[in-house]
Amino acid sequence: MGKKTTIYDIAKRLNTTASTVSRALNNSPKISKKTKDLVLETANKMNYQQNKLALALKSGKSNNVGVIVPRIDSNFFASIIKGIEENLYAHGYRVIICQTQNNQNIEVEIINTLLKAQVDGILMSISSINLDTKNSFNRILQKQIPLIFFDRKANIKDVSSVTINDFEAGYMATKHLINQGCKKIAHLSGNILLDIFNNRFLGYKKALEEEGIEFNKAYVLKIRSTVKDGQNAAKQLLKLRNPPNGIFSSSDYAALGAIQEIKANGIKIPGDIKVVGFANEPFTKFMELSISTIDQSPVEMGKIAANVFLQQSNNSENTKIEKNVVLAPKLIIRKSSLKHPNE
Amino acid sequence: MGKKTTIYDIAKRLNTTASTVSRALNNSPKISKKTKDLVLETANKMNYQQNKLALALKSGKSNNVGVIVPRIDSNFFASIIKGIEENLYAHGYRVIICQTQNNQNIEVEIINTLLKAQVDGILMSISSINLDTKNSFNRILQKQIPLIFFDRKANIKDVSSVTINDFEAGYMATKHLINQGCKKIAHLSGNILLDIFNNRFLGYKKALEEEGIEFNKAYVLKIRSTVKDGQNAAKQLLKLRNPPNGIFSSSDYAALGAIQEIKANGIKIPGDIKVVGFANEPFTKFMELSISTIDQSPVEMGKIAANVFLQQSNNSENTKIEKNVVLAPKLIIRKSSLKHPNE
DNA sequence: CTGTTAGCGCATTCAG
DNA sequence: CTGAATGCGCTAACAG
Repeated sequence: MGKKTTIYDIAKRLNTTASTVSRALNNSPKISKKTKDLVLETANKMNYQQNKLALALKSGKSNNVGVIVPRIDSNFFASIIKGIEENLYAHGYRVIICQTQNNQNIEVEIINTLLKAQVDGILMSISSINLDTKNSFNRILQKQIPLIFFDRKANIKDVSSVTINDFEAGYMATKHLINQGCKKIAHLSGNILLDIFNNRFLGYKKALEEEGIEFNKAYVLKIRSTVKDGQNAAKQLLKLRNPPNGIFSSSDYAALGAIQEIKANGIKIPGDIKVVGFANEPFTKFMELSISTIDQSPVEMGKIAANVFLQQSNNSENTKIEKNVVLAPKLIIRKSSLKHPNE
Repeated sequence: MGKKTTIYDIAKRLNTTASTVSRALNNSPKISKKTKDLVLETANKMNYQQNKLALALKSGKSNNVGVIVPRIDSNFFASIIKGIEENLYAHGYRVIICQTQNNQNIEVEIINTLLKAQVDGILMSISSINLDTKNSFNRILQKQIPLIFFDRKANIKDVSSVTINDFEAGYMATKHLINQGCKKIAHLSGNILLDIFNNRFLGYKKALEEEGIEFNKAYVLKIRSTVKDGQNAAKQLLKLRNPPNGIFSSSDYAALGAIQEIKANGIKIPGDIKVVGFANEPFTKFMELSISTIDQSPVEMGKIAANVFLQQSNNSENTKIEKNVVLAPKLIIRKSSLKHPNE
């Protein structure tokens, strides 16, 4: 009952051998229809289920891929995972999810664990970039295991990635604010060591330049992507002698915090200050004062990342094909940044 | 380079045998410190990493558990998974995530796949309940693999579960609406075949009874948990000769849809109609008109489900300990259901 | 078409 | 304390 039936058990019952059973089960051409049917029937009767572990050990292919994200309980990452999972599931792969909680030690540890588990590939959004993590990446590559970055990438030769054009996104968002009449635009940024935040910042800067608006260092704050940090940032900005009339936040959560703080001070949005967030988290759409934001097509991003992985694993020895897919960001204009017709 | 180093490779280099290497690596007591250190050192030098697949095949323990949910991109399920993942990761388990998309065929197929992958346990929130799925559950139990339900459970002997008291939740929500002055309370329900929805409905009914409010069948609508369905439901309710002045929705998304529709009709919330949702999705808190809801402590639910699994897998043969943890729901009162002081 | 043998990588029993 | 042999469940090469 508790014991699992193996192909040997089936063979014994049929007075034949494991190979024959294996062949029958695997639809081998060199087997008679008669024995095949017989095997299939008794296998079914005995409730046989193939042990994929044995197969994995034999073939060197586990059919598992590891997916590493900072956290899973944000719509952005959950949606990416959804895209990856749905695409790879259809191709016979299972997805092992791991969270780093933005902790680099955990990140390194997770990579080791996945490697030991013999995953066939690793898809990840990096949390940190330093010597330890780079070593881990090299370890993956040495083992010839496909490594694909999505969203938060490290710049490593021969490693493919799927990202959005964050520079463009920052540029679009800022340009939009300018078009809505803002001249004094603040930027809530993140960990500048990560490309995504740096590129958004550079896009922001470029838009200012183009419009001949002088860059003001006091308008750029590096914060975490939380409501709390957004509130504090707004507090700080409002204290300035010359507070901004537009805010481009690299995070929807921070944008929300800023909006709350600003309104608590009796300042009107979008009347006095216009705000654009980032990521198109569901709440930005649902709010009374809906929040303008940048959509990153996370589900599609996940699907593409999965596709890149599939391509690479089929390329056998030729893993050295670096493919960098860059998706176009979409500016979603909502109430928080909209100029009043009379303005 | 691409070839992985095994304990045999290490043994060869050291002119010893795999057993010795294995013992050294596993910190066996019967080995001299000298050889142990030597092995450890060269293992390190050769970049050795244990192949967990071989270990799993040998030991019959994969250290993987399967987690099955309808979908991953809802904060509720993502948070449960977060709780499970964090708890089990610390105990050496990896988590394989699967989505059923509320499709029973996929659900059955996923269970088979996980069984073949030799998972050490399955934690799931069921999507459907019928003969096929029941068969699958039995297959799991026959193999002596711990099965734990969370949130959406099936009533099966010997199977543990972690849920919230949905009856109590429905009761609390409805009672609250009554306390806020509502006498005509509608209920947006879901698939009544699932206990969670049925229990919420029963709690709703009980609260009405207790207050001597007559049950009105026209006030109960069975819909899906989407914004769209919530809008349609509200449309239908508003058309009634005697429309409700309170709505208890079994879904935050449906509650949101209803609120949008009601407001679009110029009807005031909470003035004319008060609304309570379910699940405490992030947006309910962030909205201008924040939505009252029921919190289900999803992260804790996931952690507890993981704990129940751990207990069961340690109980060796004694898997027959059914444990049904029922968490207390928390009513979160926000603006959408609040009586005005003058009311 | 079917049976025999070997090996994937590891831990473990039994000898020594 | 260390070495040799065995098996976890499966497939594939080889032999018949």
